[in-house]
Amino acid sequence: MGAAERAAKESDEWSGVTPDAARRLVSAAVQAFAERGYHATTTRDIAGRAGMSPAALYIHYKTKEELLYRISGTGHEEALRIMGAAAEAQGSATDRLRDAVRTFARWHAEHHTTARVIQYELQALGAEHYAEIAGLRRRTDRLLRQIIEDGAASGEFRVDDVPGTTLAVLSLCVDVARWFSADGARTPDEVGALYADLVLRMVGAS
Amino acid sequence: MGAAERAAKESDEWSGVTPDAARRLVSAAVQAFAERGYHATTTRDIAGRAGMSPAALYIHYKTKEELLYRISGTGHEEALRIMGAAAEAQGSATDRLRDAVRTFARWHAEHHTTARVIQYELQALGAEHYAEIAGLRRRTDRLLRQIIEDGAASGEFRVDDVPGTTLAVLSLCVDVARWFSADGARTPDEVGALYADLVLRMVGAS
DNA sequence: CGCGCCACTGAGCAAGCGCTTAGGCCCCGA
DNA sequence: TCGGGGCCTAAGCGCTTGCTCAGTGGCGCG
Repeated sequence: MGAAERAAKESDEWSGVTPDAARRLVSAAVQAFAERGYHATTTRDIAGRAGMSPAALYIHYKTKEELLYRISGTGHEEALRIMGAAAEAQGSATDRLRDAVRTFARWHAEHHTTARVIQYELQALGAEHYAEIAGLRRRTDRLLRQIIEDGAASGEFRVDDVPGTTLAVLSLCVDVARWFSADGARTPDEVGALYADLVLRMVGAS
Repeated sequence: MGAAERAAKESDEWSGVTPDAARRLVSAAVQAFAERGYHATTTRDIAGRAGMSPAALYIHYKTKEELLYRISGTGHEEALRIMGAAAEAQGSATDRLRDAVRTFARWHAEHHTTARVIQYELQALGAEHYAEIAGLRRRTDRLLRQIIEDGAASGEFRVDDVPGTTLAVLSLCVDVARWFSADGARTPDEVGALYADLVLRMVGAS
């Protein structure tokens, strides 16, 4: 996949953002932040990738940090939505956990560029913005823990340490964003399937 | 643990570095890189933490990047050593895998400050330095994969995808550095024990 | 047609960056 | 006693950074 296609895919992901120039800017920022990290990315670089002068950035966003905040917010809301959909579905704890891990891990592979930014650049956010995002993450964590608790209570799972296992499962899925490469051997679907299988074993589901 | 104690513990970790000023500088750099990230850390900040003027840094290290390179090199060599000790021990694949995961995860918890730097700031290294470190990581990966392959071959483990499972186990252990906090509920020993248990389940060891 | 609006640019500012340089202190061997 | 090298500082250089501002082109509306 070339740079142009990558940019196009990235742009689709942010189709809700208007006007067009603002969307091109978030999309460019996500790519730049993921490649070099927030602090190593310059506003000139972001504007350049979006095909504009550095000054144009400030018509759509107040600061560079606001860009990161918007990206983090949208990304974590999406992650929470995915986890919520699996958690609130009908079915056994085993079914719900399989679905949760499969979709959550797959999302982190498919959108690994965005995921890398929202999971590994959080520290660059301002204090209040960070606190807000931390709230979203806590809600995601609670949803997953509830599934595991349900399975433990019903006897479907054998887990000694529910919070610890929850943490490990979440950590496993999130870290997909760090190592996943679109050029690698695995597709996002395959990662989701593998991880769902591994996690069901971790909780002792038969 | 206060800042002073943290600094003291950090300093012990680098006791092999001489002279004293050079050691204080690596130690200060590790703390600063872990807290803010490589690019957000200034040479003035590092020198300040080590109790010297900014110019003193350049007597002991040619550039700021050399500091990161030294930290990454030492850290990854230590990680490789730990994995090697477990891999080359006598005993069943189950015993070796348990030991490998326990010590590897525990190290990432105990030295989470250093580990965070060496695992999440790699992209800031220059190209040749990065390639050198990548070699160390590949050797660590191979050692772990060999244990899992041995267990699969002997029938101790049931694994469908050896490279995928290896990747997941390594990812799980490494990510400890991201979430572990010394003020948190878990000790490094507890993390090691929990993770060893979870991983043995992942590979289907009875 | 002409007027106001607004996305956008070129030029540039103040601050902070990594790093250098000139010079001083102090210890050690002769 | 004194010269020299190792370790350190104060000052600052050249550059880049995030961000600003006056001005411009073009589009919609009366």
